[in-house]
Amino acid sequence: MDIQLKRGMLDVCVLAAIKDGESYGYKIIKDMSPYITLSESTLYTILKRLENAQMLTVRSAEHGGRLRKYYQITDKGRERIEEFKSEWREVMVMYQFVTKEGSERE
Amino acid sequence: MDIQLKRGMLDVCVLAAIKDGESYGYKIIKDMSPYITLSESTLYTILKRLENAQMLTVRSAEHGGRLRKYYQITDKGRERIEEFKSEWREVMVMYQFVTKEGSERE
DNA sequence: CACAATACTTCGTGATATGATGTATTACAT
DNA sequence: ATGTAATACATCATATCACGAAGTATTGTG
Repeated sequence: MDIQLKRGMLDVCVLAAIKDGESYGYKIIKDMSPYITLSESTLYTILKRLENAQMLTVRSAEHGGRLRKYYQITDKGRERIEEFKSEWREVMVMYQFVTKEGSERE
Repeated sequence: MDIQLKRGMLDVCVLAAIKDGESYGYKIIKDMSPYITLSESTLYTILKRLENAQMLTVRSAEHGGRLRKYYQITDKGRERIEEFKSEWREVMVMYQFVTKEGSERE
């Protein structure tokens, strides 16, 4: 799908992917893949951005000899999801503007 | 609203604004303003982009001593709107991913 | 005469999705 | 044992794009 259309949704999708319990990069991609495809480079960029914005916290833990980074959503991250839901109303206004039939000539 | 969320919709909104008859820059902004706010610089950038993509054509005409550029949608532009509508299904999948309640723990 | 409204243009900036590429380990098939 | 896929994370360069700022020029209007 169109890259531009995904923008603004990806961050929130990642937050949504960890909102029911901590997860790690690779698993997030797998969990999301039936719904949203995003590359690894994109995901780790987003995770870094969300960390800087304090919407999630990270802890490193050993797992099977390998080091994994587990991400937990913060209150600020949950607020972001709620904010997104309000903004969605405006998105729908735009969508309706596009799809509405021009019944009469202006 | 969040800039990123608008991306991918603005182009189609502009196409939608001229789909029922030709219009010009200033009028497009006024027509859209109740639904979508976008600055002049953004609009003219978009119009140029859509022209390059052959989704609209332009004709210059004098109007009250001033030169106006009138934009008409092309078949390709209408196709773009239809394409957007199909892509919207994927957008809704993303939206539902964000808003769905985590009823059970994974 | 000053100022708002109309109408279009150009430039620089910041945000950001992605491919390419790299590192390192584990699991599995040949 | 050897190669290959899967797991897991990171960095860099690139292209796209919305926007503010600033500019040009004309037509009303107080």
